[in-house]
Amino acid sequence: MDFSFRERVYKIVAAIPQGQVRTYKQVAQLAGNERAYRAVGSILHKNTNPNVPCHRVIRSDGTIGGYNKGAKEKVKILQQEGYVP
DNA sequence: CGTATGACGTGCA
DNA sequence: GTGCACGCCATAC
Repeated sequence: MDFSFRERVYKIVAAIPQGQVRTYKQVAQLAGNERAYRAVGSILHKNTNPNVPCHRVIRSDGTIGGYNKGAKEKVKILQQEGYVP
């Protein structure tokens, strides 16, 4: 099995319940390297897998960050899912 | 194999 | 409160 860092990130992100969000740092730590948050962003940026709700991953500051389809779309989806800080 | 990149995080002015 | 610069890791080319 290709349990590379990327595979773990996908699995972790896919495990995020609707209405909840995770920070890049948190995902990186769960993936095995808390300092790999930079890689997590790069991986998710290249990820276009619909099975992975990458829009539920935000920055540690609580800001949205970015999204493949556009950060605005990301915020929109989060609000629709019930994410209201 | 080596270089360049990026959806980050933190610190300092 | 805002903006700039550095450092860090994995991936892609």
